[in-house]
Amino acid sequence: MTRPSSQPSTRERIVEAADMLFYRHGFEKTSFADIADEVRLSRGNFYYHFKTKDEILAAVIELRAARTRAMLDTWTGDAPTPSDRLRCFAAMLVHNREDIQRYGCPVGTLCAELAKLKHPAQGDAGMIFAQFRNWLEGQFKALGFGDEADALAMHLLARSQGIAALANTFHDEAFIRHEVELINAWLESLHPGRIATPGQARKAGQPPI
Amino acid sequence: MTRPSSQPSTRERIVEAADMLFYRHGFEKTSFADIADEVRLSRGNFYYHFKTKDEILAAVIELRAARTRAMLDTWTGDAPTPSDRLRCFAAMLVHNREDIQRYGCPVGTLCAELAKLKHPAQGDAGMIFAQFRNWLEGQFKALGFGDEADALAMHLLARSQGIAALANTFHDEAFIRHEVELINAWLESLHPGRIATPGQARKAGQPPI
DNA sequence: GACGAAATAGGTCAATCGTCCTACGCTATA
DNA sequence: TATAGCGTAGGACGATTGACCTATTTCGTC
Repeated sequence: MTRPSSQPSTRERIVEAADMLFYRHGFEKTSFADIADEVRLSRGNFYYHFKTKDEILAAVIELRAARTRAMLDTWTGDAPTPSDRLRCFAAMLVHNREDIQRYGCPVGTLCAELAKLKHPAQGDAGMIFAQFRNWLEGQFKALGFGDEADALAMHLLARSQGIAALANTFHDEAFIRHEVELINAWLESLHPGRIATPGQARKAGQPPI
Repeated sequence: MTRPSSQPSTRERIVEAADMLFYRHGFEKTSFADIADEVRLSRGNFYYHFKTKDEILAAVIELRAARTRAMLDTWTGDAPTPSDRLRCFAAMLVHNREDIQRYGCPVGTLCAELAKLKHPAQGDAGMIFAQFRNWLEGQFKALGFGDEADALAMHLLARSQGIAALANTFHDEAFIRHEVELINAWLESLHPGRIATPGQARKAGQPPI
């Protein structure tokens, strides 16, 4: 905020390390000492930067939200058409395949953990999902899907989550690639209006969504 | 094992309570004291039944595996056709919608947590997924999908996982119902052989998988 | 060089964790 | 009744946790 320097501040380094450790080992499993060791800082010094662990979590969520925002903006800027942008979203699974196989989806696993902990920051973490959801909805709306845009966004989001979950369990890279191809094929087969008449569409052998 | 009685043994009660608490609060968050309170047993007495927490986890995984086996057998027995059986699988999401919204998928969330903990029982928990995977593959094989049966099984499994994950985050029951309808429509649109020619199939507007 | 704020180090605190031990009560069999 | 053994109760242990305090050092500004 008040630091235009190129060197990251201690606070930023803490949040960075916490972000990484929360992702790799989970929020609960990660202790102050773990982060301190990572940043090479004394444990006690944390109290100066963050009063509680929840404050660190809030900062991490904010960091992830900001990065998500930046990533979505990049996709919006770089990809010319909504279809291309949706493919960017799917390609993310292939691009991050290594980490996904090892640690799952950063957003999904965090939300799942916070839900079990009944953690107050549950909703904040869910907002990151909402960012994707809204952005995807925007792309589907741009493609001509009106009221169905949000359902399509949720469908795509859910498929990406399922892929991440199983890729994490089975450590199967080929599975990721195959499912992403299926998503791309599904996106290609999508056309506004067709879904409006599901009965007829299905009889004609069209995609069910 | 050596207890044909109708009354559940203390050990069974412990595993039962641990299963519930692991599901609702997670493995790591659940302490010996939590389980003891649930079973109304003294903390120290656990050492008699289970030497370590990992032993309880192993017992819980075995319990879930047995119940999964029983559920799959029931579906196999009750549903006359492979299509009906696959619909049983999808209907499970609607049937368990309350718990799924609150705590997510029991298998998926456990596997995700154990993966982050790098827990040795990771593979054992993954075997429960494998049970579903193999059973689903069997149904698709029975429908005439040869080499593609496993990919179809993984696809369906992934979709169910994604649905559970998002339903948990957004607490959206309508979303579950809608996605299950999509799965049923997708199953209905499936026909062996069509997938063999994806290019043509897609041009013809057929389902991408 | 002096001074005050920012930043860091080292350590304490109560609480809780998983683990482990010993003593007590119950029940069945001799 | 005496004995053996299973099951239970209660507590102690060492380690670790998040939280917190107080010196000390570093650094920008005058």
